[in-house]
Amino acid sequence: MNDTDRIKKPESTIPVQTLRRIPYYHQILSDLEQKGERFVSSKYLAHFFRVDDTQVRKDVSVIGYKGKPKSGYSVSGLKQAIGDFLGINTENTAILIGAGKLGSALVEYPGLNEYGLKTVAVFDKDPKKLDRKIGAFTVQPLEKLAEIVQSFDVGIAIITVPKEAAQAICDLVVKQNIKAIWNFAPTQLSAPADVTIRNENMAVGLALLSHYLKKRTAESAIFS
Amino acid sequence: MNDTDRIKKPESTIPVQTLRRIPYYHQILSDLEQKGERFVSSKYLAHFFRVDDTQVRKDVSVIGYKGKPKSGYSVSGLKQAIGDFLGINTENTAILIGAGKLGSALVEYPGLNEYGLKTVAVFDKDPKKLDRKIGAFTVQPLEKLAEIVQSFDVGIAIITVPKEAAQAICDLVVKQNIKAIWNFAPTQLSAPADVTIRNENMAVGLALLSHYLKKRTAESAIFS
DNA sequence: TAGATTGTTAATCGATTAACAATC
DNA sequence: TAGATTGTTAATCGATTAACAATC
Repeated sequence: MNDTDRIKKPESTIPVQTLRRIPYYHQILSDLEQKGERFVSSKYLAHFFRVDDTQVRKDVSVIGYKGKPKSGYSVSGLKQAIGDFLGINTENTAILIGAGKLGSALVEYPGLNEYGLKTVAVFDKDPKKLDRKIGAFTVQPLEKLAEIVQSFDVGIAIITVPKEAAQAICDLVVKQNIKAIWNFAPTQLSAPADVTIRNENMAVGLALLSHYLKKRTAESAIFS
Repeated sequence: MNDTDRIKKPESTIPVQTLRRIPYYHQILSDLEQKGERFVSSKYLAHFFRVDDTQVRKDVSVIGYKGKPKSGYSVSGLKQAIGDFLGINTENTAILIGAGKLGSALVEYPGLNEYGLKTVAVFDKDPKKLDRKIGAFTVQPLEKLAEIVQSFDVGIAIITVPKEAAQAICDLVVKQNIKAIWNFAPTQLSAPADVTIRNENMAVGLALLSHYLKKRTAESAIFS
């Protein structure tokens, strides 16, 4: 191996398609656990994604978990391993900005604490919404943001403001040194490269569904 | 070409990665249109996805749109072409089942009509929620479902019930001959192969974000 | 033990990028 | 015209499947 080769090699990256599937495995395993299943085969897991079972075994090996020949994977063991891998077994502290309908729904969405998310405060810039109650939270003004981010060591900002306001909120949040943004506003946000943005654009899902509906071909739509 | 070759060939399928990007193009083009931009280059569009501009030109050719050398693509023209391709320029009729927080937020989410979705009714099985108002809709009992699906020729069912109830609702909807399901319950639904299911599982987004946060590597996270 | 299922290397398939001609 | 940008074919890269040995 020469120098050029060494430089090119990145630190064993995880295939992006694998990373997309992993959260779904977790969900399927939760369902199985609830049903009382103890073991699951790669073949069973594969059918949800319409891929070969070999692919599932590759994905599992990326996570660093080992199955048992003949019996398969331990449901609880693999679920735990994926949780560790994704970092959802440890708590992530979040704030939510935008106390509208969607923001309220999210704050009370029960799934989120299951995935290690702990919301610590809700903000809105509209003075009329201040002091209102959203779930267990009192809506706070944006001026309080810096203080709260620091005292709670907030890692994730959830943006549920209208799209016109989203970029300004994003900038504000980045200034507070938050490195993960969960964006529900239907617009593309700009942020420095070290900030991770997850766009949860509902219109995208609808568009894909509409396309499949138009074509009336179901295949591959389940995991798109 | 022999018979075996002919049989293998499918009817010019659209690359799945292209299909994933197309709705985002539409969103970016909307933003540009609002800013008054008339033309856009493949290079500009490419940077959002961190792919080569060649890829964007390939995607556009799949849609069947033509750009102009030197000036690029017409923002409004390409947006229109994508809208036609996705089927969002024509109206899709939907019902929503599950009149909880998330259901209410969705019904009033302004982006949805922009994408051609027309909700015609809201259902819930909880008698306490009946006759309540959700946006412009009165919550109706599930018994009315069949009647309304038929009279409005409903194409899409939006499921926002708790995950325990989701499969039963899915079955009910499939029985009404609805071929597209937009599922917000955090569970994997089973349906015949000709039914398209789009899972909008928020926990998946959170899991991915959590993983990136753990690693503090931002690359590739914007479009994941 | 025999059979089922995992784990891994090699082969194939599909998606992305490189190269370059066409054109406004 | 010269330069920028599209459109398309060929080369590369990455993801999936095939083949098969290991093991419970």
